[in-house]
Amino acid sequence: MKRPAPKASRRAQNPASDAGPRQKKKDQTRARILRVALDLFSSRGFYRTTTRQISRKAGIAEGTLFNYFATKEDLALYFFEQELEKLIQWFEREKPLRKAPLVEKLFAIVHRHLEQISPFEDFVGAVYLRALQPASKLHPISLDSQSLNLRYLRFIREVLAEAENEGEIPPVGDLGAWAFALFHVGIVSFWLHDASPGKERTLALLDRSLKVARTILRRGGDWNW
Amino acid sequence: MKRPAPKASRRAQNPASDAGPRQKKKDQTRARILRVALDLFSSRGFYRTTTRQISRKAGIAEGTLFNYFATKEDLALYFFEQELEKLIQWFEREKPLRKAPLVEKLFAIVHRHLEQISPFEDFVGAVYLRALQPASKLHPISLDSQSLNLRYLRFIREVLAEAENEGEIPPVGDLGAWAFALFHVGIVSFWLHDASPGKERTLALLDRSLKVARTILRRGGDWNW
DNA sequence: ATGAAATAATGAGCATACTCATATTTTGCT
DNA sequence: AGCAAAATATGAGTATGCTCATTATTTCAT
Repeated sequence: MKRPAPKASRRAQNPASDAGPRQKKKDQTRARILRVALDLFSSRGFYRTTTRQISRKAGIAEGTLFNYFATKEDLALYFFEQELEKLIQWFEREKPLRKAPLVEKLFAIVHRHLEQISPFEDFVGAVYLRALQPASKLHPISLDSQSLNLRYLRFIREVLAEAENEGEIPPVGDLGAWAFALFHVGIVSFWLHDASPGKERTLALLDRSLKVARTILRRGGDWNW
Repeated sequence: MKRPAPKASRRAQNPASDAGPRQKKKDQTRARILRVALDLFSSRGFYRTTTRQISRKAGIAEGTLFNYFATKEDLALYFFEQELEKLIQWFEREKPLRKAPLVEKLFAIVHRHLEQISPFEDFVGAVYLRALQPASKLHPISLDSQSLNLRYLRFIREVLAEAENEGEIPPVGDLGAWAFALFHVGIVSFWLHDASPGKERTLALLDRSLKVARTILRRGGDWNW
């Protein structure tokens, strides 16, 4: 159904120079498309942005767009990839957090994520939750090693593993990471609906949920996860 | 964006007879569309079924279809309404379950649900998980009182409340119901990906998860949910 | 430099969900 | 029955995501 977007098919004869002029131009075009698309998505919303508008504003033909991205949805996915990357990098830079209890870390991650995506609320609403659909590259339990979610799951796994190793929590393993991912999606979903000023209800929910998690996780002992 | 599907607009002058010949015909057409659509969805999948095919097989014009259902997705939603209704009715009929511990009830509900929808796996994969999207009538925290989810949430709430009243679990309230709904969606999502024979991995996950839930819920005490 | 081969860009065209002005049927009243 | 109004059905038309045969550009060996 989908044509794979062609990627970095550099010639075998020229492995030395990492970016020939052709590749460079392609990279520029790709970046331009991405920029324009995100612009339109966040100002007009995902559904009301047409691929024609995107290609027009990016100065390319309609067909060219699909040489770079297989589907309109794919285009949106790159946005989330970027955001995830930012999130992870932020976390690794945030030294004070490293010493905090696990639950604080998790709260901070979700909170930061919401802050990051909040300028794009409409757009997120339209696309993000496709994450749970089987076909989506965003799916949390997708086995596709290229997938965005694997990246997310590994990240969370590591955060959890650290807490496990220090005996802060019982071993929760992959299932724990998966559960948290699901929780995270749930919070985003709630956030999208939250009409309270400053999204305070979401923050309250987040707070309460993590209190519950703290209670649950505090007990040592084997749980048979 | 969506035109509301016209509904039961019987004449004020004729409130006595509950189903005039006209209404009856409409009901029949509606039912026929639903039957044909479900048929096609489950045999050819959601995306590969066109609205033209549906209207053709139902013996109506293409436009007529949209007099009855505002969108193709809407058409699919009716399926889930039916399934939910079946699920609830099944539960209320299942006397032995009423005395079982809460966790067993919850396991049974999810398990039964999976059994029910399993003939329609492809179709479910394409549509069901839109539940989490804000615009969807299926959304768990939709405030639309007509919504399917409210029905589901009320159902779960009641099951939980019963256990609360008997002191089996601490008070978990709406948040508890919401959490379970999210869990349920997560399981369905997992199930859709599960390629193991007889979906045994899903069953194992379900089992483990509910064991964890049992451990967590067993402790009395105030939790500050 | 030159020609051929590889790569990329193009836009007319397609499929399909959905709209809407018009035509048809039904209803209620006399 | 006969008429006007209301309800319903119709299908040509529209918008848009995406395809693909064709054209244009770049690369590389000679």
